[in-house]
Amino acid sequence: MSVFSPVFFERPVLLVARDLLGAQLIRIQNGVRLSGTIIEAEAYDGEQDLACHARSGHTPRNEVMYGPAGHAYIYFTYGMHWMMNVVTGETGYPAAVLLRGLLPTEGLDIIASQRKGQSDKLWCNGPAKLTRAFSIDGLFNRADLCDPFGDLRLEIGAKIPEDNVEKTPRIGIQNTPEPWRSLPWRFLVKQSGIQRK
DNA sequence: AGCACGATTAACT
DNA sequence: GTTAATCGTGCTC
Repeated sequence: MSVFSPVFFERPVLLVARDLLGAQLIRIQNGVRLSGTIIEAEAYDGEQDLACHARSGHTPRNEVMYGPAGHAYIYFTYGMHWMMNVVTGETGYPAAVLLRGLLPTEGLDIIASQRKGQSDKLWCNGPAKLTRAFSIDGLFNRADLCDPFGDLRLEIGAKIPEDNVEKTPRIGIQNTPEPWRSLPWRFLVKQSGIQRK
């Protein structure tokens, strides 16, 4: 498969989040190719979105969100977890897609070893689980996900028809005020065979 | 300088 | 259902 053009990511974050369903996340780890199909993603849209890390303006942590689309925004939270996002929209406008769920397709033995003791259904069904399974951390912050030779990149995958896309409010933002807390900005592939929780 | 909390997970009652 | 783990970030004093 081939990587996306940056133009794909320069569109509004809601469109990119929906269209990333079915795409492939690729991680080359010690020369081994790991991959998975994106089956869950959330949109975070600008400084006015009070659930978005850009809600308090430009800071050192969220700086990459203001940069060019198609790059990785990876941050550390809860003292132990890494989360991976894809920067979208025009340069200067802070928006990103949080990757929340994958269906692993290549490198299953390596993924299993990095998710020790867990059933295959639980390998990548959470934002911090998939970064652990794919060995993704802050070193990949700012990585160009459109680089066909990058060790972390996105590749075009199956198109998911509209009737197979589920939309719900975003997860883990219970302290965010309305209307943002309830906006249906979480996108999932129905019948992916992966349990949600 | 201090503090509350976080786009979570796994283990435990 | 509840809670510990564990620390960077942003806000208040």
